[in-house]
Amino acid sequence: MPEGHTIHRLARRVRDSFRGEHLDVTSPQGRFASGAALVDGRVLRRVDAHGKHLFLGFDELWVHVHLGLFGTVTLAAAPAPDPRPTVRMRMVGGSRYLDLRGPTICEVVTAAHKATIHARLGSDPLRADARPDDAYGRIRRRGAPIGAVLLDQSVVAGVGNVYRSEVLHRAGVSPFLPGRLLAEPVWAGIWEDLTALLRAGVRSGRIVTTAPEHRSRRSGRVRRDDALYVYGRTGEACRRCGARVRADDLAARRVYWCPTCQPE
DNA sequence: GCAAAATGTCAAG
DNA sequence: TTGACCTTTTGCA
Repeated sequence: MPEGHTIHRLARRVRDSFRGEHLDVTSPQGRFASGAALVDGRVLRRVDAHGKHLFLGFDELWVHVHLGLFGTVTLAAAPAPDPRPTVRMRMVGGSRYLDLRGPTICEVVTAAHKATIHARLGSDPLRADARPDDAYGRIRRRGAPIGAVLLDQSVVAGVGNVYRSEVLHRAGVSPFLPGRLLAEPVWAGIWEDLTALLRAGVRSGRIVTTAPEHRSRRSGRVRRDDALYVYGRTGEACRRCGARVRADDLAARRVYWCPTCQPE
């Protein structure tokens, strides 16, 4: 279940598994049959990720994937088992296979089309070309609350519903603070924190935002119910101050926050 | 057996 | 702001 860290981690795994190989590409489900035929048998040359978008480069053609809310990828050792009927795309290389199920987007695009996708995406903290000052400009010009702007992929690419609540809690900033009132040094801190959290997510494959002193057990593998400060914890005690965690709708999603640590 | 929810996004009204 | 779409898992009859 994907925010930006999932996609960048996936990009790395796909690169390690398949780059330079001829791939057999099919669509057991059928909905990607014509796209699969365009790249079937070609060599995977490059893999690119921007926010929650993944691009697999076969010379001049790219397979563009967006997992949406439900998409999943299985990437494992060959031989591949009989595919489930919902497998939109299967790629098989020399030693590994990949199954993609439930994506919002799976399509073949040209390099020019790929460029237009990048153009409408904002700065991705996991990319070398990230521009935190550009993101800040957009935040300041926007009347919307910071908790809504953080989910806008044309401002910051890769942040999803978990990271938005968690990073704002860590910064002590209310999700309802209007973007134009967010001070520059505060934004700089949020950006830096977001970058570190996303990188940790790429490394571990999960979202962990709590400091050791805010967990029930301070060493060993972080337990699932210890990993987050506020996300999904409505009515439970804030890990930092003990106040009850609140949930509200913001930008059509639930946002979780602590009224004491993040005063309005 | 079915409804609801889940780390997402877009288009219609 | 709402509904539609993609799929799996969980919880309740």
